Amino acid sequence: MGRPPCCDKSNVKRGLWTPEEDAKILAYVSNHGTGNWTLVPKKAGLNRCGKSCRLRWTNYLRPDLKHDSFTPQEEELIINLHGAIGSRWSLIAKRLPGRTDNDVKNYWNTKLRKKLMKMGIDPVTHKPVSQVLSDLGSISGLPNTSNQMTFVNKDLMSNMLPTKTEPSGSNKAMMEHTQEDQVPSWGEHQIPYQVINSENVLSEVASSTSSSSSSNLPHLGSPKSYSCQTPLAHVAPPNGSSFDWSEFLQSDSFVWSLNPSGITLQSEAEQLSNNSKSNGHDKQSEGSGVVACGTSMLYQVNKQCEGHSFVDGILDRDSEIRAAFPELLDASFDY
DNA sequence: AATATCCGCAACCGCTCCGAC
DNA sequence: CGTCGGAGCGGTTGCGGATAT
Repeated sequence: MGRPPCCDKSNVKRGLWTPEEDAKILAYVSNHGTGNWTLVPKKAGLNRCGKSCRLRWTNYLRPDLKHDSFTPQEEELIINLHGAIGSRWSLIAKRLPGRTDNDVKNYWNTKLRKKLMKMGIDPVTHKPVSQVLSDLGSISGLPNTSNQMTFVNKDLMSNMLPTKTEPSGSNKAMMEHTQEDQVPSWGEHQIPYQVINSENVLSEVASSTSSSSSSNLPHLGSPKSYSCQTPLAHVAPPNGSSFDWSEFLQSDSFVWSLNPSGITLQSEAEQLSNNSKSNGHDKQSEGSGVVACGTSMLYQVNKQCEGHSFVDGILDRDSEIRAAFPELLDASFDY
């Protein structure tokens, strides 16, 4: 049989930690280190679950943690990483010394997500809202139209819906646009985006990663996932078959690209290769793990490039889409 | 001044993976 | 082989302070 329960959950204290409890944890860890957390409450004289002690230590008491506000550099890095790998907060936090996954997650949910939405960028896909809407329209031929609603994430939907504080006419129009019987047809102006099967791309990443577990992959089958176009980036393994997310993210060897299918990570070698052959032709999928791009316009947004941030790249692209298809993407979205 | 609402953050919940039993 | 705990993770909740009405 298995082990006995670690604690009696009905008899342990829950809720906010007191300074006295914090002091006991700190004293215990300084003397014994972080070993078996189930023993910590008993040895430290705390009426808490070991798991709760571990969380308190890792998220708050660890001496290497920063408790000041996020810097603009950290903010940009979070946005970039979230665009590439989604809500893998622990991986993102590893790129931010002194920050925990909980810190990053809270900062994203309370600040960055809203900031992106105000800028007209869908915080899940990291695409301009206008492009997400065009994607929504371009799949209007799907048999089950009710499924189309799953393509619009809840943030975007809530942003579209008229609210008490933002009863704008455009919001109302956008909401009407999402009604299933009003999904527009783009006709001859179908934006030439090539839909990439995210499951295939990410499966390639997974299959090339011997150490990765399934928990490191996006939950594509979950209700909040997108069933066709990926909410995540289309990721190309930088160096062939051997690839590890953690090592990759902790290196500075990747370059961000924004293309009309989303955000792409490319190795510098691939970027150079693509630049050498970028003569206005589409980039189709070239071998395993290489990301397809269905247009001649490829935006290379180097994260170290001065004066042209990741967000600027998205906004530039949005402006071009609006300029190219004014009748489709004007402010009213009136079909 | 009182109440309602918003917001940020700490903590909890529930899940998965892995290894111990 | 099945059950369970430890550890880690992402999602969600609830509290308390700030702000608006």
